[in-house]
Amino acid sequence: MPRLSIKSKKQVSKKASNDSFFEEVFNVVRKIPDGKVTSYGAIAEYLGTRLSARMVGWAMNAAHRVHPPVPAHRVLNRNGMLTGKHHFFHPTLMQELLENEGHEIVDDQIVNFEKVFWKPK
DNA sequence: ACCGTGACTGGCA
DNA sequence: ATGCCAGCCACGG
Repeated sequence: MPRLSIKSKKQVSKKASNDSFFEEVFNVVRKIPDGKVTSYGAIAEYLGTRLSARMVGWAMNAAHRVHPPVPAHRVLNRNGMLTGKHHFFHPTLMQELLENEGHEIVDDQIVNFEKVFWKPK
């Protein structure tokens, strides 16, 4: 049978450890100050898994369905590029959100990345 | 259980 | 500068 419309209730099927990792990622992203951005690697490093920035991206993949909301648009790659734009409702939404927070984006890359970079600590 | 994939990153050719 | 490769680890088929 086809999967029912929306996943009714699935949250106890994951291990606590996994949830902790995702939760920590979300928690850090939610701490990003308004008008600031960070990178997947910075978050991974903060969590102690510097070489696992991919897991941060994986967590972001599920960020849209968690509560409270996670400002995933403030997470860019190491170059300040909006690599995750295609995972938003609209490919331009990520850029619009950043511009709305005072940033300037040129060719999918944020301007003055170093000056608006925020590192968790 | 194995394999491919991914919103990444650093290193080396 | 550009591009490929390996390491990371969770998930779906």
